[in-house]
Amino acid sequence: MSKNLVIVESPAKAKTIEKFLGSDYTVKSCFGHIRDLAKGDDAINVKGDFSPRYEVSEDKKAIVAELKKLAKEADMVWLASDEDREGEAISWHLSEVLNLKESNTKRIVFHEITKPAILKAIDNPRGINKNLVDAQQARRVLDRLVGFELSPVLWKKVKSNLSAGRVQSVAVRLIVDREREINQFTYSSAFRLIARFNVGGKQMEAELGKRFETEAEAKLFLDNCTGANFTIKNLEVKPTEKSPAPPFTTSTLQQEASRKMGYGVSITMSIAQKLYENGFITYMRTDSVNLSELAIESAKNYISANFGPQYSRPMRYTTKNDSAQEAHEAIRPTYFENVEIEGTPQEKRLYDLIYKRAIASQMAKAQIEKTVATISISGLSEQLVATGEVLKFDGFLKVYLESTDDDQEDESSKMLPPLAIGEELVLNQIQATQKYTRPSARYTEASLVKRLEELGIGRPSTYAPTISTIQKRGYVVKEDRDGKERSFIQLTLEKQAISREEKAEKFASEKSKLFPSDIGMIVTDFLSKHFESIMDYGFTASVEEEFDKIARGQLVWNKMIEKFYGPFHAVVTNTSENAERQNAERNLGLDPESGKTIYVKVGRYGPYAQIGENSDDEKEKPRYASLRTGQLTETITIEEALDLFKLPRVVGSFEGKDIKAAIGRFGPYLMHDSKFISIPKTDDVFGIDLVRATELIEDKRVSDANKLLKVFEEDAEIKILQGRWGPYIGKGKENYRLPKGQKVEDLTYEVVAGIIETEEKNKPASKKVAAKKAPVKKVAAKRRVLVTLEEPKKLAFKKGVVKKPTAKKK
DNA sequence: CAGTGAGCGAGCTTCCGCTTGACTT
Repeated sequence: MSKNLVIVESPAKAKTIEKFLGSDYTVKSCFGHIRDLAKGDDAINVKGDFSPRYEVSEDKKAIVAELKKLAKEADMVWLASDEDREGEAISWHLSEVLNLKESNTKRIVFHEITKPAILKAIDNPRGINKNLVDAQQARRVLDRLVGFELSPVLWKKVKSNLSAGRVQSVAVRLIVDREREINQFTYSSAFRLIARFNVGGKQMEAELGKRFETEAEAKLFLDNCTGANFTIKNLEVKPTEKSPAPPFTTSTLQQEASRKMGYGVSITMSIAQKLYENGFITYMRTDSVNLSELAIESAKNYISANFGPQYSRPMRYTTKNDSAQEAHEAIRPTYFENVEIEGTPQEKRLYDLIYKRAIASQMAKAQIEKTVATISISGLSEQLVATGEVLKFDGFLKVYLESTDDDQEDESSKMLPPLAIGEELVLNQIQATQKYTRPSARYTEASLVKRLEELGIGRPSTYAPTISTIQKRGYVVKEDRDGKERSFIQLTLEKQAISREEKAEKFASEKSKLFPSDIGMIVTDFLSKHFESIMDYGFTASVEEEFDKIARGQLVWNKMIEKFYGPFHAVVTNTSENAERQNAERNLGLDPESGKTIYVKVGRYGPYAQIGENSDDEKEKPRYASLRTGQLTETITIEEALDLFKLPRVVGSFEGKDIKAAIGRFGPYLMHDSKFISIPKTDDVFGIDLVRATELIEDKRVSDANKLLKVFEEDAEIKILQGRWGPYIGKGKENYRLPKGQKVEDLTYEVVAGIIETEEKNKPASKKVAAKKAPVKKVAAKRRVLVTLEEPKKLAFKKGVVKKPTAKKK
């Protein structure tokens, strides 16, 4: 039995460290926090000193028992959780739960998993920093109080099952505010002038320094250019440099993986987790750009050996963000010698990105020669400017170029042909193109993370979960949206003549962007109205300052909480008792057909439009139609609302049965003979005709036939079908997976029946587990919430629907 | 993959941060 027990947070870390320390040390992982506030509303003594009641989490009981046993046997227990607020608290909880004595407990910290760092840490132990622990307790208690007092107010005043919190509510607000900013944006346009010259057989572009607001001004300018001479008036050569970006943190990795590969933040994190577990990269949840001494040295050696010493530029980066706690290194490859790794294509790509970013960060700046040519126009004071760049030394660009969120066309990286001052240029054409201004871009998951990080809201371990929470609650949807068409004017001066063209362009099309839902807007408005301070973008930053004071011993944690909770709780009580329900009802105007008023509202089943008033008169019942995805009560127009009532419509009759066109949860569809056929994007639900509709029905029949791989005489219900993930068994409405390696051609009825039997046996068994085991139960509970959000009628409405008419008839 | 749109109503929901698995329709 070894004399020393070292406890770290992550099992992968434990494995590595054990190798450094030798046989006298057993290294174990506690898998993060082992205790948390008790589940219910009474975990904090809000009537007294705010003392928290902690419980060992259900899924941690086994590991806690094991650690207890090992701690008892060990001569010395080394608490080696991360050196930040949460890590310090983990050590404190461990010492409490494991009943550790001060005499045989030591607290050690390291910021990097390298042998020298670990050995140095062992040589410099300290005690647990109780002030830092208290700062964590304050953080934890504040978050619980905010979350568990605000959420019930929402249940009462908006809708059941909603949630609010210090982080998520502000994240939603960012998206709501941005959406409104975009909706209120007024487009303006100006004419941009580009001249194209022929210089020794090569084309060169130059732009006018200013833009013209009106077409008339642009036209006048072109008139004046007709027949003019264009001369190089000045040539300026400026050497410039471009520096590499620092190595990845969680947030910058998420941003780059999103921009370069289109990954959502949770995909990125789970791939990175795999890379970490396989020992390919350092820890992936970090806010630090720091690299270990060892890493910098090995990058230097690698770069010198493979690219040449002139490419090496050892560099120590420092984090600018105030909220960073820097418990870990930046994300980097564990060994720079591993240029490539084994793994899935996704793992390889993400590794490549991490590798290149890290190695580039230790490489020389790129040297660029920027040339600016000024071109004068005879008879005019305006000048044209052509810029070009020549890469003199590539430096870090040899391996990595960071991308930006801005997808505007890049004007740089163009080389200019050889030019001389006084040279007269041959004009091909000058084009004046109408360019529109653009509103701020909608957030992607990754750009929202970036903004949250700038505001100091959330932590590397919570960015991805927060983004999925606000989507799960239905506050926000991630979607693609088709752009709209608009026309723009282009004037071209060519061969001394000016032509005018009106062209069309698509704009405002979105891919994987975050849009607020009606409920997201309602909740944001409600919370902003009543809990302004918590919804303030600076709220987290200001409480963080207080937490820092607690950590420095300048403030007592429960005094801080008391000061916050008093006024906060008063507002909660007042709002809960007196505030009006928040809704988003709008009157859109009158229906031209019936003359009745059209409203949009948000009901139990989501946003809907209504024609006519609610009244007791059965004959005068209003008509209802749900809003489509992407439509908001705040912005829907009366025309769009009226369109909603045009569906479902009968397209015509085919094989003696009606074809109906409508829009369902998965988009536009046709219904024929009680079968669904989706209508592709290229067709229009409102306009689709009988010919096209029957064509779609017949296409669907062919693809359904292809989907059927095998049937059995013994049971007509059982079919072998081709699905998205390969062949599977279908029986009635139930689907069953094929065992791994099972070939379709080998499937006999007996084999299939056997598979179904074993699958059926497994199913109720897993449900039993779900009922007993807490962690599984949690998952099951979350799923249920999802269902209620999407299809609430199943839970709530059955009674009402049946009872209401009977009550009325009485 | 429908078209619903109350107010007596049962009882539930919820936070943020640390960590991995288990889980696939």
